[in-house]
Amino acid sequence: MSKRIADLLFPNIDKTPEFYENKYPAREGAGRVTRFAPSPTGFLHIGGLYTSLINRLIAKQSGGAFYLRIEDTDQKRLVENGVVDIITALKQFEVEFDEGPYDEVNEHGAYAPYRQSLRKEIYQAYAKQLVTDGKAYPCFCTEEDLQNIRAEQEKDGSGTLGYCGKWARCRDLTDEQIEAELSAGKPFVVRLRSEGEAGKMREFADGIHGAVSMPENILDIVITKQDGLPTYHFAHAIDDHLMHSTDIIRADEWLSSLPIHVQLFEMLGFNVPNYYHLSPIMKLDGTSRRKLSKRKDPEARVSFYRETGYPVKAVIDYLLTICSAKFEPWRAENPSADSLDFTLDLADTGVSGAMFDFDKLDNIAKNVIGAMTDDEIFAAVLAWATEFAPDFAAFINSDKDYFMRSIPIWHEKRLDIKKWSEVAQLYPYMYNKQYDTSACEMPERMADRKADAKEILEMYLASYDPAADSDAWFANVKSIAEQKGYCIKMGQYKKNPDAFPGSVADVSMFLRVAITGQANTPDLYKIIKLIGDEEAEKRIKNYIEKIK
RNA sequence: GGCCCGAUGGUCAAGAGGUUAAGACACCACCCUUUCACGGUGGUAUCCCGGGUUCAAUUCCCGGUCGGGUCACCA
Repeated sequence: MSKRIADLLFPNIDKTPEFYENKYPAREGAGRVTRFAPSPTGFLHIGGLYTSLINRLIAKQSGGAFYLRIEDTDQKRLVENGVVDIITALKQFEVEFDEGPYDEVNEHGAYAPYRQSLRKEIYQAYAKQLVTDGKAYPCFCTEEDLQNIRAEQEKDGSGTLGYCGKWARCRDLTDEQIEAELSAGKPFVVRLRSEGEAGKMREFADGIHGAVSMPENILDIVITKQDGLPTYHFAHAIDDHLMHSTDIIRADEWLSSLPIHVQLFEMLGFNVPNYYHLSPIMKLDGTSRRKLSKRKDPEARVSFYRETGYPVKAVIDYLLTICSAKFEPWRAENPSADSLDFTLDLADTGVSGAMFDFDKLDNIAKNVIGAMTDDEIFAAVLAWATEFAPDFAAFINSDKDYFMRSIPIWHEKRLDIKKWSEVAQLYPYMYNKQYDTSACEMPERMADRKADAKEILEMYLASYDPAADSDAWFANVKSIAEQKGYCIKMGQYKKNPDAFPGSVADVSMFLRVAITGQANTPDLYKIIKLIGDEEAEKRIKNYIEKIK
């Protein structure tokens, strides 16, 4: 192989690897350099958020750098606005970059460009050098050729599969043959001339799995595709070298290509970075577990959490909880600390792939919301509703004071809400001023006491004192109970329920259902004071009507 | 199928050659209580299977089973 062939293959490439080595010098400082490198193929997956969060954490806690690199070498899969979608989604979850694209065209950072489609000449300069050095060669095999090779290999039964050894037909083409193919205008890919030895095992270091023993790569993998763009493997080696990534933290699915990547780094003369392969987030599907699927599982999309209104902090905390068992105790000791201040040791990361657990997320979310102030909640609910529930937003805006006053009713000393979509849904009697309770049924145990219900509600209306405070109000409820012969001491009632026609709890329940339409609510007195005496009275009257 | 990774309650998991095998979520009971929620107390439930090493194995080793990943000119 020769310089001449290399020139023929890449006639327009005049830069050498040395040029780029000089252009992109090593970074200052000893911090760790990490990156998130997604393909802009649509929405952000929860696993992508997970990975980026961890990368961000590692860079930040070491005083290093974290950058975004767009892997857009597959022209077929590109999606319009794919880059902006990713950046926006990440930003919504507080993942920000030190370097990388801002939007579809602009970017910042000393190692630009950060879009692989813009780095074509860089990859080609290295590919050209590899060809010159005899470490790579052009391959003219068609898809059909490849299929035939595969078919023969399967028949042959030797167990080898793929473009390698004697099957690699273009590996030993002479310069003359190559020139002939080229002048015939045949398209080509460039393949690495693998130096791996068949069957030879080797240990590869992984910061999460430890030493992983795998066979050396013997495949002559494609490094440059027919369209001149690099494959993932090649771009990874070139970019992470030139951008000086120190730690490659990525999804588990890459573990099996580690031999290829290490080989690439070594043949290119690069230092091999530290690798960490993160376990995927799983889903329990019936009795089997599988990876969260974009198509089947709404929770796979990061946008799902915003739409349903989980607080961003809850999602972040949940992801970190999955990531390291040390996070929860840390959070317990530092309840209000920024999640990014957690010091993560990748060695503590689980190796088996956590099942996504909504119960746990909900629990974290409840506590996050519980710790918020009423003002913060007001802002968060309004922001959520404005984007995802315009009717509810209009309601809030129509009477901000009313909504503000309602928050402590369900927030004070309570953990009722896990996500903002539950607010209007859980308390229709507060947030729907035309709410009609008359169709709502009493709990089953009280359903046959219609006469009592009617009478009690009428007694209540007759004795209602708008000026009464909470205690006086409840004293009145008790007195109604007493007049009806209902037990007013719950302890006593529970010991001997058959001795009474009912209890104060039942009286309260008649009122609760008449006023709210529900059997379970926060403090009734507060609700009445929020919706107003008149509204409460109106609902009770309607309810009495219905009882007939 | 080849190669790789993994397996501790329902879920997330700590853990060490000898432990009453942590903790969190969920669940259940009780207390508190006008419902629910909150809070409190207590509870049910786990080391995948078979060999080997050892005085001793859930822990180390080897098999198996099961689950996951990967075998592209996709990333």
